[in-house]
Amino acid sequence: MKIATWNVNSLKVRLPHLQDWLRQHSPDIVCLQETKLEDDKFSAVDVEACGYCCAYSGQRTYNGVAILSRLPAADVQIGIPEYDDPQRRVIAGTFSGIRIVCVYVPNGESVGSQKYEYKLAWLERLTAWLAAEVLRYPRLAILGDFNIAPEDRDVYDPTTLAGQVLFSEPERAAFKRLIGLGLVDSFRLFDQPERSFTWWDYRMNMFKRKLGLRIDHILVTPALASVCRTCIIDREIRARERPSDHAPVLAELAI
DNA sequence: ATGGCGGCTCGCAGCCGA
Repeated sequence: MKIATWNVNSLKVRLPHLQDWLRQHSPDIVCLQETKLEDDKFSAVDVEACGYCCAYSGQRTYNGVAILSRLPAADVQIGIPEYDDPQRRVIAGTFSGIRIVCVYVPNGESVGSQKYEYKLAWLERLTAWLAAEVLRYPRLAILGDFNIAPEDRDVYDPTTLAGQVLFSEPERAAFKRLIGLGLVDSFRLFDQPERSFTWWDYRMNMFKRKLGLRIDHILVTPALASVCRTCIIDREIRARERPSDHAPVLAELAI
């Protein structure tokens, strides 16, 4: 089973890229973020034409998440239970007995801003909810744009970026608490090239200069980690014309 | 020190992303 996550930064604009990518990789599950589409505008027909079912929770302009899958989802959950968040950032479903949680963590704007406080509060709610979910679903994967680079090797320059949003201590501590639930960063199960990133700023030619951050992740429970065979970042689609600023992350489970 | 790109909007400039 191949599972993937990709922040498409507008599904409307990126639909051709997505269709190509689905045909190229034939993943079983794809978690999308920043679809930026209200539910009645979701391109369900185009996705179904590629052979995928979809579950989605969107809004216009900002945010929006979706799960595409070969088989239909069971027990779809939208949002974090008992957390009244108007922003569409979470969708979950069960596929062949595997619980898939798709997240778009708030970006946090800058350290100390209101959006930063919202990000930290949001992460606390996510972690509290997932603490129960990992017990309920031994085979669970959480995929998405976490907007956090966990370690020095996940950023192009840990000195310059120290204390900055996406890499600040409180954000990294929040990520560690999430990992502390017993989750495994599937990317680090394997040897990886140095300077492996998933996001590059559109500005300043950051992609061509290979200056990015690894902020999109696939975290899995130990039961799934033990059957995880590969985890890679697909930079190829980021190099195309009119790309998303994020690259997809793809993991293969021997299931 | 600032903004730099790209996507969005009852657009034509300003917000937001990360």
